[in-house]
Amino acid sequence: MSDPFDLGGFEEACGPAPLAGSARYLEALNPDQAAAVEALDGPVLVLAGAGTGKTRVLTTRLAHIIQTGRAMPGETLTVTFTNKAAREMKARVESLVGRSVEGWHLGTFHAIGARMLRRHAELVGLKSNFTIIDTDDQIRLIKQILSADNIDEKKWPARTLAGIIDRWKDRGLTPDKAEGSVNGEFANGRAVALYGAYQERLVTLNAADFGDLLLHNLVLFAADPEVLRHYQRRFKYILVDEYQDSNVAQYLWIRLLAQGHRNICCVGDDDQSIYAWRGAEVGNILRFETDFAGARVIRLERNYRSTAHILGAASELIDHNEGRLGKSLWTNTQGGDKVMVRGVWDGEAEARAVSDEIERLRRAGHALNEVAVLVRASHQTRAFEERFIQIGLPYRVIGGLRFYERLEIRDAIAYLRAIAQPDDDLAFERIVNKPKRGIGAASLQTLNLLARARGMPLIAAARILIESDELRGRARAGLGTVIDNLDRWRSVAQTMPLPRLAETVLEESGYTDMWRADRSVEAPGRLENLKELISALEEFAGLDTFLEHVSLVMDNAGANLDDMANVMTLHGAKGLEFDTVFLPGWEDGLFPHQRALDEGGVKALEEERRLAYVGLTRARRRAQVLYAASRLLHGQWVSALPSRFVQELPEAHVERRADMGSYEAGLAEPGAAPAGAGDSERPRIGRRRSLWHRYAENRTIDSTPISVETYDHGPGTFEVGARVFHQKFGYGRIEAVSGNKLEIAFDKAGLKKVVDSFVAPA
DNA sequence: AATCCAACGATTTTT
DNA sequence: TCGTTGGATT
Repeated sequence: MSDPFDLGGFEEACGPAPLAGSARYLEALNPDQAAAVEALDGPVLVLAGAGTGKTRVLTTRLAHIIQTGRAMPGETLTVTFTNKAAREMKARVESLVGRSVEGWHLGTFHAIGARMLRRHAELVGLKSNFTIIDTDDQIRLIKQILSADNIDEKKWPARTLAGIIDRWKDRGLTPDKAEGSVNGEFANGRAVALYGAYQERLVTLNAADFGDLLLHNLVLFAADPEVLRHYQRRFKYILVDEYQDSNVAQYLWIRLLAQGHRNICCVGDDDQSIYAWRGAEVGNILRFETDFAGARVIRLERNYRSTAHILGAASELIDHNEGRLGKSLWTNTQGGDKVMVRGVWDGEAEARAVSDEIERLRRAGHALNEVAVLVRASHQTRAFEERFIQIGLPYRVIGGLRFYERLEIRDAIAYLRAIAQPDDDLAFERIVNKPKRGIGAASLQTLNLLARARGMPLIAAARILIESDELRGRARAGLGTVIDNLDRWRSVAQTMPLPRLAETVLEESGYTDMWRADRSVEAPGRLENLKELISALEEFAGLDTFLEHVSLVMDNAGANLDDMANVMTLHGAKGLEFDTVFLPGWEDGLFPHQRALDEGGVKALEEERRLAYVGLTRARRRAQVLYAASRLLHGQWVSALPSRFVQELPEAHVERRADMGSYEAGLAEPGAAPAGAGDSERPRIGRRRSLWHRYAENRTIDSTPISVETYDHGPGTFEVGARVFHQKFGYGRIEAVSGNKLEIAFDKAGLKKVVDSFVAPA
């Protein structure tokens, strides 16, 4: 490699494009969109409301940069969050510029981060062929770390630590910097040390988790400023999609890279920020103008998607949030129905109401593809599935387990990983006793001990172990077979076509036989999936290419074109649109979700409201909000109040309707028996005061605006010893601080744990 | 080493 | 109430 920083030789092919005065693609834009496309110099924030043509602006801008000859494709960097978004953008840019974008720096944060990291891996102690581990591997690794430290996993679950570490990485904190951060509770303050141990272990394994793909970039930029300078020089134009979803690490990464030419364009919508719980920082977008001096902010407010009623309802709802950048969406779309808001008796009635309405639309000639049911929590899909199956309505559930996440697919991939990388211990551990070969916990422990003592990978240690007489009987024979098999497969891996290799491996290992012998209902499906995997392998040039694909592109590209109604979570619906949208379960405690309220306070409530906003703005022509008076929750019937979001919808744009037996019907005739369907089997409601009412009592909550500083990871505003006031518990003194949770000794109510946003300094 | 039962706990999810 | 998970059992 002559140029160690070369990202691939594509630029020579692309000379400056002819400056055709007729930039036809610009004519298709409205004035704001055109401004966003043409403001090429300096930092630009495009605040793009729902349905205002965000992707069009981003893709046109990229095309414009190339067509005007301002930069060559290799001098631009375009990042998205999902592979789907990246694919879509690639397709649209290709159609705009009329040539392939192959080799451009257009992809997800993770894919581009991984690519850069592979080039400079040695700077962070990795080899360039490092393995990217998934969440499964991550948890197993953390379990090992915990047990090595004799930490009780019952008390301190690996998942929790994984979450803590992920959040640290999201914030760009390496173990040495995480020190000052508050997470003292976990394993009695050992979280940071465990994080350090985990990172060390990853390096030994020559592996990186998803967070590392960016974090390591930050580390290596600091370690070798020359590398950073190289990229800063290279990227003349940087474009970022869905900026409101970026976390601190991504923000730092982008900002560092943009410091060269300062031509950065971020597109996003603070009102659609719904991923704070996984590390996204709305603050990044709120703070853009101060972060990037001289930034220009362009608002896209003309909505091309929804009717005025839908837009009016959504706008009014989101207006209840504080600390927004603020946009006022408008549309020229005429007509349309008001948003229907409907109270029903219970979940079953809700599913029935929705399915009746869908059938009515279908009879009127509407396509089912244009109908979506958007739920808050995935378990809500069940009631709809049951109802749709019952009446024979074709539907699909979007989300759920994806192809590469299935157990059998992961096992198969683990086999391939163990072949491609002899030091991939995690993959080896996964397959060593699958199918059963008599290698149990005891044998594995011996193996691990030896590997650790000699500082070698498990496979190498296994070779030694077989020669010794430490293992006996089935375990020894089984281990021998695995090693022999792996050696043999590895020797043919380079020459054999990928599908044949996979087939051979799965047959010879006995893995397919294992499922053939399995009498459970899932087994045939799993065999099907394995076949599908083998045929999918045709597309890949080699094992390494394939493995990189699996670890970074874990989605199902295959679109199902059949006409079916869509059922998915609100989160899953972001970026999509449908003619008709149903929004069930708008009840306090379910949506906004009780847990969000309990753990996140006002901030979380506002995120829930943004989720509601996202839901409503998915609809083009029709939207229907539903809420039930009673829900079966964890096997118990509880009565439910309509969500506060229901009340926040403006009368001018909604039409309210309460079925018999719904919450309002109960209000009208106290004690009157609802005359709805199934009178005889009406569920009995246990305690009148359900769990969900807890929050309802707390209507007057402190609504501190989201401050720009809130995500600086300095110590919080609350310190031990401070006097505070809480709406419900009165005055008290802070005893302990852990993240946003405070332990407060209240004068009247005693010692309680509460979330900081419910508390004000006294 | 594989199978069985009790205890737990139960948003949102991409890479 | 139900599904998962980890410990105890054989």
